[in-house]
Amino acid sequence: MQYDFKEVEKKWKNRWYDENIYATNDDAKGEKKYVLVEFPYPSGSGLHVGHAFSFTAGDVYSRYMRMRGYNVLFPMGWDAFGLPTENYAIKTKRKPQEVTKENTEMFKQQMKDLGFSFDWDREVNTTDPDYYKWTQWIFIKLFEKGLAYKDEMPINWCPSCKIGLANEEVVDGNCERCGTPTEKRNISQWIVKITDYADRLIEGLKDTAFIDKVKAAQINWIDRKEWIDITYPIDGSSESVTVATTRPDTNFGATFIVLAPEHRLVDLLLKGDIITDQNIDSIREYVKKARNKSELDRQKEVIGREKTGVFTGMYAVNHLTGRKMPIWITDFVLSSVGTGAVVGVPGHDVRDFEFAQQFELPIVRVVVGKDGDMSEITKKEQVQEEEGTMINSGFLDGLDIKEATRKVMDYIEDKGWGKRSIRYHLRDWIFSRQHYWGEPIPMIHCDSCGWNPVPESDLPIKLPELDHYEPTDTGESPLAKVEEWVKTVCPKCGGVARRETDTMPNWAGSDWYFIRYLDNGNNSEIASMDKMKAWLPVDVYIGGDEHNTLHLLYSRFIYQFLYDLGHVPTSEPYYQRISHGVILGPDNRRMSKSKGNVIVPEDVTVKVGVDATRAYLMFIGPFDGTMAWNDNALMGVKRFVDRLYRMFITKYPEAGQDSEDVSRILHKTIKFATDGLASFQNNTVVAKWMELLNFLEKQDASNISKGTFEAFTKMISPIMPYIAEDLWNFMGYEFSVHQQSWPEYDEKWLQSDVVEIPVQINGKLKGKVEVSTDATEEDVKITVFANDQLKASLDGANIRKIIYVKGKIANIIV
RNA sequence: GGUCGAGUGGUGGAACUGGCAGACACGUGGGACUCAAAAUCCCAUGCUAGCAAUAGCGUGAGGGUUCAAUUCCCUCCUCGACCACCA
Repeated sequence: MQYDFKEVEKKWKNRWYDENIYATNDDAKGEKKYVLVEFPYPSGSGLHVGHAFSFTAGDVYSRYMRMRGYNVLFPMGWDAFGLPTENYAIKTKRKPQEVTKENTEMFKQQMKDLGFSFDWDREVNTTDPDYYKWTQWIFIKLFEKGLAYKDEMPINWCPSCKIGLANEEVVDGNCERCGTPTEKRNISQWIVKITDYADRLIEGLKDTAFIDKVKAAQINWIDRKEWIDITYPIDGSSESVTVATTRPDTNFGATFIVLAPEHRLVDLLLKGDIITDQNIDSIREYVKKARNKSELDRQKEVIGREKTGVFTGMYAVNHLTGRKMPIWITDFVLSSVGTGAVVGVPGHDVRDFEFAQQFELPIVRVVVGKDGDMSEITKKEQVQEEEGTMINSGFLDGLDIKEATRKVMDYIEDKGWGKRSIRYHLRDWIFSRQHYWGEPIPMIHCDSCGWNPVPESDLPIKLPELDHYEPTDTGESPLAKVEEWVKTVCPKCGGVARRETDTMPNWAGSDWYFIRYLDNGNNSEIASMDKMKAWLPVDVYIGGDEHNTLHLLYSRFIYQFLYDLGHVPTSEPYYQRISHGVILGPDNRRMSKSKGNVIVPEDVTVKVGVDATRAYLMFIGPFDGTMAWNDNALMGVKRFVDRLYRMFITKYPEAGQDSEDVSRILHKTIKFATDGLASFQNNTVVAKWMELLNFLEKQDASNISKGTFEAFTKMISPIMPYIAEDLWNFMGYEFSVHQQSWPEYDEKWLQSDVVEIPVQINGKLKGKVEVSTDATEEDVKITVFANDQLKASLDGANIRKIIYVKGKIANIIV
């Protein structure tokens, strides 16, 4: 009898949801387990195989944990604001609200088809006004605590489309839509001060069990360093220049200073407030060209690119050496890093070296590496960050670089030439987007009172439904055109005022969604404290590496902020973070429509069934690996499902008593699955089930008990929910296998009285002997000599030593 | 350039805490069933030599520690992911 997956899937799918067997009760007994998978952006192209992969893993883990007696929360929702929907709506002249509704319904159906055991009663949608009311509320709290401010910041600007672009819309410095190189434009934007939490975000990692690479990614992204800002007088002027450096130990090797084109001194120079004997026009021309380059352009092909620059005619005096250092302007210095001015140490920095060579500036060596090599400096060997010894550096000579850094910092501060400061690579968070399809920023501007938040009682500030969503040619949000929406009254003085027309970035709604699952209908709080105390923190958070720095960091920041205000119960939102891998196309390249190598989950399930698809996804490789899709291997898993079904149908009716061999392999497999499913090693768990099936297929039905069939069915149910349910029903048990408890293994079947151990002679495998589990070395020796083959190998040899590792191996040294 | 990770058969990948390398699957070869094909089932399958028993070699390269190394240490090579003129 052939396994008809279509019939079986149809039979059980609706019953699971009709009877709502996956709903989570807050008060159910059992320890809580909050399992979270990153909620998707519901695009028009439907569920991607990557979604299917990571959601299946979360589903398997949740189902397994439920069977283990945990009260599991496994929710799902929609991160539905965003540009693709907006662009699609513009193109098709439809409402984003409508498109979103369609897409989420499609996603939901596809998820149900794949058998995911989400508790749909807790569904959230970031575009739902009842949801974004609280996203807006969080913003107001940030503003009230001084963590949101308005400032002019450069944005990416497409001169052809005449719109502002998000960073995500700029691909290799070009506009994603039309391919035109982007420019920068200064626009007043809301900024959120995430840097105030930089240290907390590093500290808090100690209270989590994130995998090491995630912790490392966050720490490196924040990148806390001690700098020193040194102020140099400018020769023959009352002006001075302040540089920022983390390596003042190399200051004796400083031979020039370079300024970012946006630097304050450059402006003074161009205005004529500083007089120079250099050609001011050539300076003006260089600065203009450099400033017009986009940020992305300036960061492209960084190392080895020809350095450009222009001399200002000014000199700064190095306190330590008295050397007059020429001040240059160059585009490789970024105004947003440090003070926008760098002291050039060409002996020990690759970029400074390239610059010095380009413009024939002196190169002085002040550090030797551990090999003591003093040959001519090349790019390769000139950076010593870990260890090195100072030379040509006066009072620092002979010191290690770390020690020298400390000493010279103290010295410079004592002399009043400079001051230490802590700086981060992490920047404040640009929170404004000049687009329609996002949460309106709930702020009101009044000419006399400035910026004030919308009163909480007025939340949510709903997105007005428009006929046109096109971004405007002024770089303003399309909302700016909706006069009747923009015009409002000042919450402070009651006078005429205008709403903020920018919307929030995508991250805003996804920062805190896991909180809303706990209490998605709550109208007076983000969620009730009781419910949060019952469920938080999230126990396991499954997501992609691309979110390790942005989403995960923003989310932790917002949560820590809410904790400080007493709105959430724990200091960290997520306990464990697991990275899922990537599934490549059959051609071993990343899936993309243009390459035509996209695998659509729906096509696969139609061909082989949901269970085979899920089992294949779990079998394809290690959970965090990069794996290529393989249709042949998929068919292998389908064969496994078919064989499993056939074995049950033919053998179960004749079931008898377990033979010892059957008991042994069954309990070993249960133990393996018990450990494997708990640690996301699903690929090896599926392999063990295959072994078990291969073994049972060869057994007479009378040697297999009904209990074994039952345990096998329960065991596979997390990965293969449909066939498990059907076999459960076939065996005459009551609905549903998914409400059964996990099978127990019996220790006694894991050990045996006798064990076959390999025998090595001088470390080389020569044979095997069977000994009792608690055999002594002497017993083993006797057994070995009773074995003809081994006896022959040892013939005439002088035994020097026998190493016997109990139950593992014997090694005879001759 | 930085950070993290990975190199194992023809392929994807197993191997607990140093203890039989290659589980499981794919692919390939052979066979059964069939008029034939598909499907299914059975056998073989790391490489080299040999009819065979067997022997030698084998986890990116080289060295080391150990009775024993895919696993630990040192040097080097290659690949991947993320980040990047961050001073």
